[in-house]
Amino acid sequence: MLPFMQENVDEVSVPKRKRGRPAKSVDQRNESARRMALVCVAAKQFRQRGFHGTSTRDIAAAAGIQAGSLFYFFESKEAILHAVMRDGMAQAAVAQAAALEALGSRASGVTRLEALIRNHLQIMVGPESDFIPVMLYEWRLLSPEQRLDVAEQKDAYEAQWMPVLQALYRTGKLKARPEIARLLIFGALNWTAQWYSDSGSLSLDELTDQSLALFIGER
Amino acid sequence: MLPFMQENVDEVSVPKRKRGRPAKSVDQRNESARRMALVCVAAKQFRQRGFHGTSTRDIAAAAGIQAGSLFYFFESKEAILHAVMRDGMAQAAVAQAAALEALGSRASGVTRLEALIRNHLQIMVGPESDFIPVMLYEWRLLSPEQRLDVAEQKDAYEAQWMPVLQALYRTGKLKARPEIARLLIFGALNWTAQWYSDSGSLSLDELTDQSLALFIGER
DNA sequence: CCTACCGATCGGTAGG
DNA sequence: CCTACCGATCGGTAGG
Repeated sequence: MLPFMQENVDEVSVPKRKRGRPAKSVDQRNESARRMALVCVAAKQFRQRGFHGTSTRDIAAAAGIQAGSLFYFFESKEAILHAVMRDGMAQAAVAQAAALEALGSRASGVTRLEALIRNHLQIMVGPESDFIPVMLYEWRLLSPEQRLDVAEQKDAYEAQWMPVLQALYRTGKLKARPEIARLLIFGALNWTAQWYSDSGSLSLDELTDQSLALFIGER
Repeated sequence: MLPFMQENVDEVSVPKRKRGRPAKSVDQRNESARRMALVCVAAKQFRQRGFHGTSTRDIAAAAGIQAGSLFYFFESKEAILHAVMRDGMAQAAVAQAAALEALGSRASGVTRLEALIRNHLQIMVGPESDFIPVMLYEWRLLSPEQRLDVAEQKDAYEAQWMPVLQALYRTGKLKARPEIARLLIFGALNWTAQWYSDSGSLSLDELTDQSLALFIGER
């Protein structure tokens, strides 16, 4: 799974193009692709050893470039972390929207919650799940401005759960108040990054079922 | 709440005493008390800014000693982290045992779970709650030997939950399998360190009630 | 416990 | 993108 193409003008300043030219030059495409690859490499390392446990030299070496060259693409180490979180959240938002849309409008509340849980677990512990765990566990290392920026994406992502939880609360299947339930449920799911391993005997589907059983007593 | 007196012979080597002498000399008492205070100071800083975000100079300054003096008490920065986790877990184990014993032997499964949840939340977000969050969130920074050591305490603490969860599962109040339920519930509770604030309108009792409602639909 | 200090590492930059 | 390098910080130590 690749991070999004989404430009982040704050972090790499691209020279202004003249009007009338094509949208992106070959150079810009290559640069953008290279940058994406670097973000992926960084995400994996940050996930494995943490932000502070990963040096910019580590990232450069894993990407096959010289240590100083990283700063041609990113203005600082924090900017790399920010990019990992931005790209991860953008991707998570798309996956979640797709998961909900795939259900159609007549799906039950339980089915919707199940889809949200499965999708979130996939993001947390599935293959290619480096970005969001990094975001969740290295959150406080962002600058205030960066944090505000990512918080916007995160809030939008979490807000999608509220109508589902509210509906389940109204029908009595969810017994905890939706706002607190959301926080507790996200905690339970986010914590899976600490203990779930693909090699274990527990499949993602089983974990989804057990989560549903715990939270609303069904499935 | 003070960390435990528990000696950690691995970390500060105290000269062997001659037989027949009193258990601890005045010097050793003072040294031990000073060491405990340092662990408290370190716990607070690790909690606030993380292990890597806290320098040994920060800890020394907050404790009112010179930077190098820390290494008279601890052999390394990691040893301080280890001590925070050891002391925190020892304290948590005592608090949990007391919470269960206070119930007596005729308490219901729901009541027992409620007591466990309230106690754990207290440890996570109550006043003086620096130790366990540090343990949970800086876990991987320990050396393999240190990690094994703390894991022993942690496993014993978590094991106390199993009979309670199993009983609730048998009576049908808990719908998820006990082992997975334990992991998910701990996740939900451990995550409160990320969002709960004393200043908010949600009391610890309310949070306990809502957690119970979410997990077993009661209270 | 303090003073004085060291070696290593690290993020980041200049110039090409 | 690379080469070559800098300044700061940091964990830790020797000697008292």
